Amino acid sequence: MDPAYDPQKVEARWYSRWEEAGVFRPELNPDGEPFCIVIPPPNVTGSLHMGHALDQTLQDVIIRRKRMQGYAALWLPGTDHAGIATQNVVERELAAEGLTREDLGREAFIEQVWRWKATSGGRITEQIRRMGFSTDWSRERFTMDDGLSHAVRKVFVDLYHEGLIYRGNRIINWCPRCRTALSDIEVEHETIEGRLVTIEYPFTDGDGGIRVATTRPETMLGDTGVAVHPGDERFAGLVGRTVTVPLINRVVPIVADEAVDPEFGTGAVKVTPAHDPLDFDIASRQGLEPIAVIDEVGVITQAGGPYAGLDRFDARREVVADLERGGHLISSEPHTHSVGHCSRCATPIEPYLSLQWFVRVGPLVVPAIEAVRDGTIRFIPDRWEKSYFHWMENLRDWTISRQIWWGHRIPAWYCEACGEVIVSMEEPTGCACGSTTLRQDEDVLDTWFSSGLFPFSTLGWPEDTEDFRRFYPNSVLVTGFDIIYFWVARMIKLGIHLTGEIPFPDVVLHGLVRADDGRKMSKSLGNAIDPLDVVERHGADALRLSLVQAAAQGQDVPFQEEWVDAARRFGNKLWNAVRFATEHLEVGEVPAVGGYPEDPGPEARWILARLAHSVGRIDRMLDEYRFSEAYATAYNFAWSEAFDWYIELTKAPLRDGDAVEARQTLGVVLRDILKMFHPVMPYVTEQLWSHLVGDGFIAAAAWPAPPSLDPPPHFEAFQELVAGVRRLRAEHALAPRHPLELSIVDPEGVVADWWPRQFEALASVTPVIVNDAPAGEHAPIAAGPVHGYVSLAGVVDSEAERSRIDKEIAEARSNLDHAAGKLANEEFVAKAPAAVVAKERARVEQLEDTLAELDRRRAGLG
RNA sequence: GGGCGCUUAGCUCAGUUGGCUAGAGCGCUUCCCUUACAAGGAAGAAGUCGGGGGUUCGAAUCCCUCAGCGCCCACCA
Repeated sequence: MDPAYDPQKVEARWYSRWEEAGVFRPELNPDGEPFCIVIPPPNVTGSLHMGHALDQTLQDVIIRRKRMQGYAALWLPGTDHAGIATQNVVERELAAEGLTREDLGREAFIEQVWRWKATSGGRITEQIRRMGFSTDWSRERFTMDDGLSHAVRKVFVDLYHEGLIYRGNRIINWCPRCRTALSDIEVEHETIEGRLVTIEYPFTDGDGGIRVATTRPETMLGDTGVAVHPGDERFAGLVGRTVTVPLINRVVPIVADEAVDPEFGTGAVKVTPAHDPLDFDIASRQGLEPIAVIDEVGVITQAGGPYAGLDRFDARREVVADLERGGHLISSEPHTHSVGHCSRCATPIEPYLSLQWFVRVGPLVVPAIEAVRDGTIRFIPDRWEKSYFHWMENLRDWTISRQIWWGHRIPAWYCEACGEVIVSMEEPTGCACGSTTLRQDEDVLDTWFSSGLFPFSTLGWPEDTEDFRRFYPNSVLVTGFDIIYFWVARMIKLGIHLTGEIPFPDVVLHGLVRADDGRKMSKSLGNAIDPLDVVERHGADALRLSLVQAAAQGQDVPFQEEWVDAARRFGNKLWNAVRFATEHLEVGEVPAVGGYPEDPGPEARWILARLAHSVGRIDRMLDEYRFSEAYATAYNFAWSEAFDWYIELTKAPLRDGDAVEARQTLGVVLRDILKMFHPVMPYVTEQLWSHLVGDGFIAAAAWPAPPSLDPPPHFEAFQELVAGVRRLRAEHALAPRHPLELSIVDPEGVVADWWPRQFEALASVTPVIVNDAPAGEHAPIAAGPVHGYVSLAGVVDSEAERSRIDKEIAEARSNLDHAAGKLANEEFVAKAPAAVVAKERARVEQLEDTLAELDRRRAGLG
């Protein structure tokens, strides 16, 4: 073995071997209980970012452990076609050649996107491999695959026939740059400093007028009414009269509608049915006609009269200027309000009246809420359930049609002759009216429509496949909280409705990775760190461990490269621990499972008891998805107990040649440490497994199951004595091996009988068992029931020793006061649990003992 | 306008049914190149757990309140 751990060298060699051996396939454990995670599919356009690295590391930790526990574990990988995002990327490439997608035409453009996907789309899957993620590539899926496309089409057709998908003319969110409709959640609201403009619309039949307030004065070009609240006395006599909309001189009625808030602005609202959802509702109740004055690219239409051809924001300025010139502008005041922006390109959204397809969500929502409410599905951490409920309860119908080309084309055909709408799986040959002139809907579906089917469409649904039967419902979903509404909620709604079962019982939600400036890591902010760069510097194992350590349940994860560096050093520590072991053990000597000593002596018993305790804790925590706590436990066990103490304890026996038990124990303990770290650090543990065990893959080995043992009594006393001697040397500036004499009073015979030579090995002292405190100057080292005394004759500056003891006395006294105070409190004794009281009593006893000893020594020093 | 999260060592953060003598990594101080590891070892300094109030035998942990920071949702035109 190399003396130093080289992540790059180690990580180059295992992935293809795992893959070739079929380790990542559930068939590895054919008789195991199924366990399945479906990956949140990254965009084909994308490259791996820190958020993926975190998300997928957590999934790999889960799946690798389950695999080791004998489950038929499947982690199904896939990618998402990401309609708008991907189309934008390819369009940008075309633009560089001076071309638009229209220049190519639909078919050629789509071919171009597929070509692009074939060459660039594989990058993300390569990166997933580099990270060591154990996905089953034989089952890889893409949302535009034949199978998944078939599922999408079937769902559309079925929901249409159930009346849950419909087509309608409504106000939707429109991005004038992407030139497509968007759903409500694809709109990001941003608080903007705008202006609230008050305009007076003169009465048609007399003097004066009615004042309306608006933040979007340009929309007045499309006004077809003015509305007031029916109960608003200020306007009581005005309802039914007409006003003339300035600039375009349209005569429109004043109507009364409940939707108007009398408190806002002037209490009267201009009604622009074609460009505002609220106005659209009012208009449909009041019989007002919509007039579209802004077109699909955000330019004023012919209906906008003299403003036709102007961009919407230029038109706003012109309209206000003209209103002012005409004396119609009453005021213009600063006004902060929130404005929707396209989540893909940040262009301000235009509410736009158009014919779109919608999913009627009402009937889907009810069971989806119920499943979470009754605990069939649980969110971890559960605080997200509340916002899930709130969001679901206020959902509006989902706009699913997109006016782009890259995606699942809507399976609807329109008869040119009679206008009949035909929705079907296969392209219809003709219409019932006899015509064969059919035209397919031009639109494609929202990308999230297909991702919403991912937990089952990837397993072969709607066919009744073996995978679907085995792995649906999935076992757990792991994803970021930012995607609950986009994805999680839709999988739940669609999953329950279409399959009759919940898609997964557990939803584990982690936070966002934040950069060291505390902000969300993102390309656009320029603070993103490429995980692959970090992997190059420190290795995938180190990055993975550092992310797991930092990912406290559901909290955001601050990324700091020092953590990765520390994780890499842990890898080095593991490396060298195994290297030490292999200097004493033969390959083949350490079995892949079991092999624990039958009736271990004290050292072995101690570390095995600690091992069993740690594995138990880790299991409990991982079962509860408390990744960072589980691996803090594993890390501390490995480093602070196994390496710092146990390896040191094996050195004397190994050297002295009576090492049967030490060899055996060292082997199984290190083997189990490798196993517990394998889910997080797959590469280095696999490499070290090959050196230590050399039998099969650790990736396919059984999860640790050490026997539960009682720890030997008073091991802590031994540790304290060793530490005490070391401290004494340090504080008196003595060399680490400066000879000292340690006398031990050990009435129960629990320490010194076991480890005389270990004191020599770990503390460089030779202990002498005595019955009473020795005479002469010595330093007391109290350790519970055992007392140690280090002779100070001629070696120690008694002044320094006095101050050391004074310090210890002060500390002991303060602790004693605190504990004694508790016990003096009758209510504490009466009400606290017996175990807590007993613990406190023992503590007081020990402290009194210690203090008496310290006092005696202090007096002895003069 | 609603809802949520955060505030703990110099820095970044852990700390699930209240029992903590409050932890980790990095940084800092002292000593040590001891044949697994100097990417290391040993020892150490360092915190009124944001402020105030309350519940309790006992609060970093539960309740109220104030302050600062951050996030999500929302058709007040």
